[in-house]
Amino acid sequence: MARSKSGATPQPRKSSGQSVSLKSLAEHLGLSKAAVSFVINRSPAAKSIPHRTQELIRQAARELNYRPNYLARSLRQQRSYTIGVVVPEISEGYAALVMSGIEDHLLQEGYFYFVVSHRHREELIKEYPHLLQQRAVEGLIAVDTALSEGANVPLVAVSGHRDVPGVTNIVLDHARAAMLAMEHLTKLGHRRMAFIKGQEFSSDTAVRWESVRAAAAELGIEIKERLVMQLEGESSSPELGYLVTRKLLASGEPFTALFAFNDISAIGAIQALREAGRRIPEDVSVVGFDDIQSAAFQNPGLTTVRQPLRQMGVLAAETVLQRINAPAKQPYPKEIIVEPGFIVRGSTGPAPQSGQAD
Amino acid sequence: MARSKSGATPQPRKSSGQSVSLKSLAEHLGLSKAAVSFVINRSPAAKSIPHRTQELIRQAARELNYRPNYLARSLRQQRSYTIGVVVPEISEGYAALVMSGIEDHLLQEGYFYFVVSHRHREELIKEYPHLLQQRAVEGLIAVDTALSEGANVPLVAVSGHRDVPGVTNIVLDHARAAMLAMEHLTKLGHRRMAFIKGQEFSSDTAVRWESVRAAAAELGIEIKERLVMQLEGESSSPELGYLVTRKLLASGEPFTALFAFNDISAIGAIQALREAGRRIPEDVSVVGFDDIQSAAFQNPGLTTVRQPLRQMGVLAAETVLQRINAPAKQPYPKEIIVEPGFIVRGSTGPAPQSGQAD
DNA sequence: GGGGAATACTAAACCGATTTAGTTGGCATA
DNA sequence: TATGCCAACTAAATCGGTTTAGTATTCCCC
Repeated sequence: MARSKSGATPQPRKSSGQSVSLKSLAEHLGLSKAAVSFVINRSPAAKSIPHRTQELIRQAARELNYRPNYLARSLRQQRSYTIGVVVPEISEGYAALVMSGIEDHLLQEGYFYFVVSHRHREELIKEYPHLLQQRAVEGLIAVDTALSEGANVPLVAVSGHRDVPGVTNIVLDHARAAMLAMEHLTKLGHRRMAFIKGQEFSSDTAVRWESVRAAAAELGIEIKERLVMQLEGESSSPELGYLVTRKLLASGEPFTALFAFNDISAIGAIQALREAGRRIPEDVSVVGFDDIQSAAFQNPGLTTVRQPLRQMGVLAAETVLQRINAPAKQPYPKEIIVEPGFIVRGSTGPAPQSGQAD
Repeated sequence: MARSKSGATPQPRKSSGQSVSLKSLAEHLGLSKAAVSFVINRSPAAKSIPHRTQELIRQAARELNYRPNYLARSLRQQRSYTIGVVVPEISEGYAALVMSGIEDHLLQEGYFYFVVSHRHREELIKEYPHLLQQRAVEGLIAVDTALSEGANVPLVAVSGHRDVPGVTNIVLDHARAAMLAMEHLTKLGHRRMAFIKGQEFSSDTAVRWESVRAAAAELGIEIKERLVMQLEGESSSPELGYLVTRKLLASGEPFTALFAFNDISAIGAIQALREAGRRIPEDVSVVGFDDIQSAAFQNPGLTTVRQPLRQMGVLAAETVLQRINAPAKQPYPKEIIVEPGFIVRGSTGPAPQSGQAD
């Protein structure tokens, strides 16, 4: 890294050195701050101000490029028009998609948001909500994060379910998600299925696994303990899925299909399977979970349970704003369930004729 | 989507209904707001206050869980400890990685940040910097975005180069980046290379293409016009690379290597090549650019020019904070150049013996 | 011509901190 | 005894808006 050129400090904007304040605008107009404020904000008090004057005020505001200072406004109104968003890691496909939905809706509604990522560090998970509230956020959205305490502001959790009072949980219909995947594999003739469970810390791990077991039971599929693996480690690279799949292969237990906890681990699993000489999907079918962007980018494309992540983000934003703008004692939804989709791509196919798999 | 349960409104926190203000804390202690403020902020004025009293103040603050209101503080100090970050799209691997670096450094230094994404819409690119400044950000970071105007606050652009006064540009050493890729391919015996240029709107397109041409000239590689394609469309899916590669194949012009504008288009290109029966890397070697997460997740892994995106984010954050905290008339760096890396994975290999290609 | 209402505003309080400019009381020194 | 100085604070201004509570003027109607 090197510096090549350097320049002078930025010059002040066209109009003047400082930006225009309400006071200076009012003085310029020969009116009081109050009158100007009424008109600018179209407050009901402005109705006694003649249209002519209103026009003058608005025009001057436009010409001087007056922009009210949000800090001052927020302080007085006790409204910051700001939301706090807590995610495990920004650069992960999962959180990024949810955030994209959140941002879309919030900005549309005139809100801004702070993002913080905790990378699964307990002390940050505990501290960040406080810091955000100190920054006067009006609501919190936690993505894939199990917050330990409630908050003094409306809190919406996306896949973070824990029964904390004051929280609205946005959760996937896991039973249906598991059923979609298992049915797909079953119809393709698979019976010997391997599974990769999520890490202990992931808020989805337990409920998703329960749903898988229920679906398997209903479909009459037996789950062999030796074909059940669990991700370990905090990173979000396919490496984790790769390692765990190597163990799976080493066990020698035959299987023709693998249902991974998420797309990332499925991608790692595919790598391990290929290295072991298994073709996808001819020898082993692989199903992921989430449908992050990279899932479609795989060769072959990854068959996966689709969480409507972007939509969940929008829903979270909508819900948190609704709760903020609802009368204080109004009841709020404790749970909002969204439906999964199932995206069939090239990583699954008919089960091989028996005798092929291991 | 369905609501299943609902609950009562969140209860106030343990200690009391409202959060503690400086005033109430001072009253509780029988002291003035000023005294308490001095001690809490360890301001120089606190030196005349005896240690005993300081202890009492700090203890009370802890017990009542006093947290100063940032809005009030910011308004008075004219410092918001907030940065604005402008990106094209949050859920893209490129921006996400840069943001991850930005976030890391900013939070470490006690700053928060607002993120806005413009999705290449001109009016948003123009308006968002104003909105952010209205929110009193102390600095701006623009990622892969060519802002049309300067700002009244320090502005750092990551890969957004345009010579606007007041801007520090963080740019890749494109000459070296192109040379790394071209040398790699040349050493593997490739001579007939195809290229995918970036979209017109992308701030990197022009300079990167110039660098490729320069590198080709230096290495004695001839660039055939019919083997040069350009991405079109605003989406950031591999689809764009896929379509353009189909055109490339349709042209009938033989080639053994493809250097794509970025990893996303390289992934799409691989898909198109495979569909046309070309094996990667046996028939065609493919090189991407950026090294986003999905690049490593491909099968085979994508050989690519690595932009140190996370580090560029950290650098951007460092630079913007330095500029904020530097004396006003201090000169600032206009350009900071970072060095690319080159990551060899499975998508490149020796050029096939002549007669194979096409 | 006096009362009431509407019109067109303004003065001042307020939000919750920080910060400047004092004030008070005690002690030492001239 | 007055003078200055230090320690230990406090009162009030300030940041830039919003909002409440008025005020002055005009008009209308009886």
